[in-house]
Amino acid sequence: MNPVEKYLIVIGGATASGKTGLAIALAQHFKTAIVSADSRQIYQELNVGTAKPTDHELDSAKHYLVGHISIQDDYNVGRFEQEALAALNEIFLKQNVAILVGGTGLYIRAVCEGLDEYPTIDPQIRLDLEQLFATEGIIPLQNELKINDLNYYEKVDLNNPHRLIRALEICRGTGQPFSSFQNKQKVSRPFKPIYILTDWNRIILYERIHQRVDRMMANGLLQEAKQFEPFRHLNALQTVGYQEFMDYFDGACDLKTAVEKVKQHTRNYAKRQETWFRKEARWQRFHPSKIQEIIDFCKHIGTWET
RNA sequence: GGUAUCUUAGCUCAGUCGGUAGAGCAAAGGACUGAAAAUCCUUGUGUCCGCGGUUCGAUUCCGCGAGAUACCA
Repeated sequence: MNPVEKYLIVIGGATASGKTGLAIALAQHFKTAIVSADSRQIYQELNVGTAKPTDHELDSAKHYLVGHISIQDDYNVGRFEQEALAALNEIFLKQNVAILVGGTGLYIRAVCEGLDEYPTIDPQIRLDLEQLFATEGIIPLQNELKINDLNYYEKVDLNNPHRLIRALEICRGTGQPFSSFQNKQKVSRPFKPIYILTDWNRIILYERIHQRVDRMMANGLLQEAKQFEPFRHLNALQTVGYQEFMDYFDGACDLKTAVEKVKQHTRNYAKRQETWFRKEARWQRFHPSKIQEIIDFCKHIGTWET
């Protein structure tokens, strides 16, 4: 007898598009658990500004990878991939279907398709590269990459310091070209993904964003941001909804301007998310209120027993 | 009411010694395999406030009108 097929319902979509509520509704219907794929809701200390699920929502369905990391910890996609797969293994021990929900396209891709494997690199190497970039600019990074990985040099955004530093830390740390680690064998996953995208008209989505930011302010976003002023340089705080208030605390702008900036940057972020999901043809678009349609669609694709 | 200055891209403004114009921001589109709510790339025709005048030619000079700001009454 064949092992029962496992399915992963993947819910993607822009920020403020109703993913959380949809995920909980589906989790309750299928009596299963949720794994979050959100690069900011992983942080324990960040609440209001990341629209983290409320305690009530967290009680409504079992959640994995929400608030399990401190803003002081180092975190990255590789670690997320491992943790998410471990969580899914645990869920699939008892269930035939699980839910992955989040707006971080890269994280979703890591779980469903896997990333190439790279060796662990001494963190000092990245610090050195950041120092080099800070003092001498991007040209030395470009030159070093040209010498060590011409292949990647020819296709990477040469003005993008993050990309160059990542590639160079691999080159320096391993003595081999960054691109030599890429495009290894496709991984196989012990589940089939069902891709659901929360779909909104852009104008309406922007309006929802504005309302949600106003609600965040009413719920104490300013006070939350104030707490993190000493930690403003941490990666976890390079987040829409926090950085904008640092200017306000510095006296560089008034509060109204800071809130407008939060709205604007959230819109920009939503647009980038849409760009990411748009190019992936596999997503089935639904209005998130059409729960029954979505359930029917999942059941049509999957043939599991609940 | 008087005087002065201003009126150019969605916004803030630059500029054309008269040959129909350009930055920043916004916006839109895109890239993105360990920082990803990050990071990076591309895209600017707009009655140059309106109407007349001078001129081969006016957004640019002149006159009138409208609006804005400041000061004086």
